Amino acid sequence: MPKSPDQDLSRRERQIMNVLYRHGQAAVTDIAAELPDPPSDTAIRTHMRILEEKGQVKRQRQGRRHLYKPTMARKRAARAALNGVLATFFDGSLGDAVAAHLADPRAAIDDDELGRLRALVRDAEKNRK
Amino acid sequence: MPKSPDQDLSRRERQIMNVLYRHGQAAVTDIAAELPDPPSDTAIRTHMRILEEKGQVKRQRQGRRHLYKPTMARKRAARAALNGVLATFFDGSLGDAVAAHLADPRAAIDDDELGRLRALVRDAEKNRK
DNA sequence: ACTAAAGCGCTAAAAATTTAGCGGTAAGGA
DNA sequence: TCCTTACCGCTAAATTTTTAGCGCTTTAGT
Repeated sequence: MPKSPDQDLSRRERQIMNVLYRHGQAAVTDIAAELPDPPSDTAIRTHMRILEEKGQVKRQRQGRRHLYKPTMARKRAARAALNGVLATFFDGSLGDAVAAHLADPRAAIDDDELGRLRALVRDAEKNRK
Repeated sequence: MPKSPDQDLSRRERQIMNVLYRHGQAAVTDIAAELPDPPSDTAIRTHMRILEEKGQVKRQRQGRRHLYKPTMARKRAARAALNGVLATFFDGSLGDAVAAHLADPRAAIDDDELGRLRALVRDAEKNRK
């Protein structure tokens, strides 16, 4: 069980990885467009090289440019990130997190989403027995 | 609506804030015990001073030492953190996140937790109508 | 009252992060 | 073909982060 690689990334590196996880993959220009206070493309390229050395991203030529994508599968990174937030802010409890989210008016949960949650819980209970 | 202050923190600073959110409050020694590759207490004190200048923490004397706690309420920080993870890894969908968590064998959801989830969904549906 | 131990802030050095300049290469249009 | 444009990596400078040394203050025990 590998530790959360989160700890090994600097602030900018994490920002970049988040862009990659949101988009699946991206070129340097795309990344620049998503970063807060975006630095020069050249600067980002340096980060990409380092992230590649760290084994965090892999690159692929597409035409005359390079597309980058995370090495770790999104699902796995997602579970790690979620577990981290749960541990830090919700005492490890999914229920606490769901409660907080449902109670947040800005979350704007619609009926479909709610129905889906109910189905998820039902199925989980079924599999339990 | 203030931006996620997350972006303004360095790696160590975030590690420290996470300890404070997990514990509610902590002294320098407590923090050191929780950090990966802990530096000297002195080094941590420097971080605390900077975090205080940034308005991230407030301090309070207790006996002969200082206790630090986050300025932003845990609930609010929690919502921001959760929303961030949802946006980056779950397309903003709470359902996706819950599904992933329930499907993770390592999550070890027990019957109580599941029952609680069901109650949460039911109440949310009730309030909806 | 005296001493030892624990905790503190100031200060500055060391290390890592972050940034961009420069020159080169390949592609596409005139 | 020639020129312009878009991208790239190498390299090194600027800035931020991270760390700890040092001397002072307070507390608690003897």
